[in-house]
Amino acid sequence: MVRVRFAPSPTGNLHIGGGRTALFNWLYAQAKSGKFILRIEDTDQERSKQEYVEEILNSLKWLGFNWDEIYYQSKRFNIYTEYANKLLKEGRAYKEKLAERSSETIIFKVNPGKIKINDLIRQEIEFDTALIKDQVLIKSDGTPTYNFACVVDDATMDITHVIRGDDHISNTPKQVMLYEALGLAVPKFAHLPLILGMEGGRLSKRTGATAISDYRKMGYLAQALVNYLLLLSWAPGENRERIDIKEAIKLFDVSDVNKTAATFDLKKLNWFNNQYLKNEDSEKLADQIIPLLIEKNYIVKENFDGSACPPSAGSLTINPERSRRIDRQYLVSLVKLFQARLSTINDFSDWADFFFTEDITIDPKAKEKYLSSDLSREFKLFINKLDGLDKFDIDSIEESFRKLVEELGIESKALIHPIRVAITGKTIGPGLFEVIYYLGKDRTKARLLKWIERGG
RNA sequence: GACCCCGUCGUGUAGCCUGGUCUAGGACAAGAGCUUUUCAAGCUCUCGACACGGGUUCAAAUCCCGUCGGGGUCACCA
Repeated sequence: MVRVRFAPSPTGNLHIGGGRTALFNWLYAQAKSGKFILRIEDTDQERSKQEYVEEILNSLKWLGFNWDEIYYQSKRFNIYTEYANKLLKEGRAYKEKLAERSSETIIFKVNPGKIKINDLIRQEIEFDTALIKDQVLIKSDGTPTYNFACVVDDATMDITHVIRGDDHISNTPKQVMLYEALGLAVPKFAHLPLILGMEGGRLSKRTGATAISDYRKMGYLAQALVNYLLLLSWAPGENRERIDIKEAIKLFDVSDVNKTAATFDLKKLNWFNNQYLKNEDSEKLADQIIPLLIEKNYIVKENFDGSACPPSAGSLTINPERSRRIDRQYLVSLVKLFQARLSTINDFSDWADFFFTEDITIDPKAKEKYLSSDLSREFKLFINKLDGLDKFDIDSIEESFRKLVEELGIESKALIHPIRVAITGKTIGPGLFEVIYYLGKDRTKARLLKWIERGG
């Protein structure tokens, strides 16, 4: 049975590169009906932090990569010592005091020779072990070094395929020597190309966000990020780009992964995000958006009796300024209005802010472009039209508007843009008649009147 | 520096293994246009690559060698 593992070290957040490594491991396990094992490499007591463990676990869950087993290296120190002693007994390792006052370390004796590895992605790679110096197995503080713990763990956890970043290629001969000395079965290796930042070199904070959780916070959909990551170094064929994870599982094989390092391109991620956002179920999207609106203080959730309740519960949302109640369905409708226009979920609260607050800010440039001439007469006439409506629905609003411009003998757009700016503060947004409908007659009128009074 | 990996449009890739169908395909980005009620979306079009040099061959993006370029690793960090 295929058993793969993802082995992050909790000395930082789960970053893009780690996320991709986890993805390919998880995907391979799914493709082969194997097991995906998570191993927390927390041997460095100084730098490892519990908060990072939690952050990594949460990011993995968010991405949808659930693990079958989880291990912590910090709980396995006795196992490493046991294996090190075995090597000591067999004369493959020796003890040495490297620093004056420190305790003894256990060091592996490297024999000169050639080590060949057969990488699933890169085929044969040969190393000359004469170039590798003796390796510390157990540090003076009694904890194992990375390469040693890694070998002992992969062997004892019955890992069949080690799929990791290609920055580990040069660790591989060191590890293979250890497997051989210990008489353990060597797993198959697959070294994934690295993900580079836009300026070449490592993906760094300078070149953009690196943590998976940052992308969650910025309003990216997990599916979109996964799809994008998947296409960095792998292609499903037939020029397909958007691919469902279930389908990817059917088509994926590690040996098909590319050898070339890929550059992370935020623009393409944005495109994927927009694609997924467009097709996402509006109700689900609304559920993701609600907490963001609460955070911005645009809405509050409360119980039926009007008392406040946590964001996850409750049934009604209200606008805190006006105590105006709206229901979830209303919010879903707004989401539908903006869905295809969003690049990230977070965009919603910026683009749709005028639905949640009366205190709209009018963009100065928009004002200059569309509201520099006096349109109070036209605005008043439009208000009259709205008042005269039997039915206040999108079609009727549009119909009355078209009639008005015809009567005035002006072009639709000569009035559409000014009205949009006056009631939304923006030059961009959904169709005007939909905006008016969802804003409601009263609020639309109020905003137009406010503009007229202000001395348009 | 040594060792290792990699090298197709700006980016990500298809093609490479099994040379000819490649005047290199499609995607994102960029530019232009259509639509029009702005933006987004959608549709149409344009720009744009086999790193270079040698071989092998009737024929090379594809096979071989070299050069150059990029990246990675050289810890009692993982």
